[in-house]
Amino acid sequence: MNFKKELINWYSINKRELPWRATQNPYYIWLSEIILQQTQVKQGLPYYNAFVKQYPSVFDLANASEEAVLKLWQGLGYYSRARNLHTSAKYIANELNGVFPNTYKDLLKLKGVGDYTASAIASISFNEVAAVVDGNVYRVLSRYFGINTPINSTEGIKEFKALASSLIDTEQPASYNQAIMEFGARQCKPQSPDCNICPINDGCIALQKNLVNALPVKLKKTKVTTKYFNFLVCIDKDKNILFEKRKQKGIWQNLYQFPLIESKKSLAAEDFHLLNLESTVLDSVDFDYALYNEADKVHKLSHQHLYTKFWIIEVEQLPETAISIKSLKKYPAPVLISSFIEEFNF
DNA sequence: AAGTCGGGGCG
DNA sequence: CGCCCAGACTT
Repeated sequence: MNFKKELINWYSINKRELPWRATQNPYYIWLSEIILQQTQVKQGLPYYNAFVKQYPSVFDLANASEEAVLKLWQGLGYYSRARNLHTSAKYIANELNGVFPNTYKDLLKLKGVGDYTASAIASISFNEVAAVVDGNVYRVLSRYFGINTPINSTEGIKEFKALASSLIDTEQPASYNQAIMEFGARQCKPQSPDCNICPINDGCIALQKNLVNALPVKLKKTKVTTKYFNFLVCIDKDKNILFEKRKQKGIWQNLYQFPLIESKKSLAAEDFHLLNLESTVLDSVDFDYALYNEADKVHKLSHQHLYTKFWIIEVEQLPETAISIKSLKKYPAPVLISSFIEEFNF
C-alpha cells in the first residue's frame, strides 16, 4: 500500500469515536474545528458538548449575547476564537439566511477561519479536495519525507501545503485529512513515538536517518514577559463589588476582572501606597484594606508570566457601577479571576 | 516576517 | 522548566 492508503487504513482501525465524527453538519464541524484550534481533544471535548447542547443550531448561537458565548468559552483560552465564532454565526444566520458556506473559498471569508479550518470544513462536510495542514500534519510530513524546512517560516508553510495537496486522496479527502491528523496525534507523536509499530516506518526518512526527534524544525520560541498585577477586590456594606469588562485590545478582551493596577515589582503589604489610588474611585473615601495573598499567585500563559496580588478593600458604599457579589459568577472571567472567586468564597 | 493571543498536559 | 496542542489575526 502507498502512503495515503496506509494512513486511511490505520485510521479505520485506530480512530477515536468523537461526537464530531458522527456528523457532517457543517455547523457542528465548524464548532469542533474552532474549539480544537491549538487545543487538545481532551481539553476541547467538554466545551464542544456544552456548545452543541446550549446552541443546537447556528441561529441559536447567533441569537445569543457575546457575553453568554464568552461565559460558555470560559477557561478554554484564546478568547478571540469565541468572539469570532459569534460574529460569524450572526453573519451566517443573518446575511446568508442560515445557509452555511460550502466551499473552501467561501469558508475562508468567515472570521476566525483560516487556511486550515476552511480546508477541514470543506473536506469533512462537503468532500472538497482541500488538504489540511495542522501541527500533526507538519510533524508527519516532515518526518516521513525528511524535510527540515522550518514549519513556521513563510517557505515552510508554502512547501508543506503544496506537499499535503499533492498527497491528499482525491477520492476520499475527508477520510484522508482526518487520518493524517489522527495519525500524527496518536502514532507519530511529538515525544517518543513507537516507530516499531508504525505502519509506514519502512518509508520514513527520519527513522532511517535517526532524525525523528529532530523533526519538525521550528523557528525561535516566543519571548516571555513578566508582569505584576494587583487586583482590587472592592466590597461595600451592601455586598456589592467592582467588576469591570476589559475593553482594550489584547489579553482577555471583553472578559471581566476586578480593577487592575500593574506595578513594576511584586508588592508587599507595606507597599500599598505604591498603588496610587488617588486618581481612582477610592480617592477621598474611607476604606480598610488587607493583602489577601503574601505570596504572588503565579499565572503562566504562553507568552506572559503574571505575578498577582489580590487586595481586599472594604468601603461603606460603592458607586452604581458595582455589581452584587452573588452575581459574580454570571460573568465571563479569566481562569485567574474565576479561580480566585472560587477560593475566596466570599 | 514577527508578535500576539490561554490554558492544560507532558516528560 | 520547555514544548506541544485539529491556528488566526494584527502589525
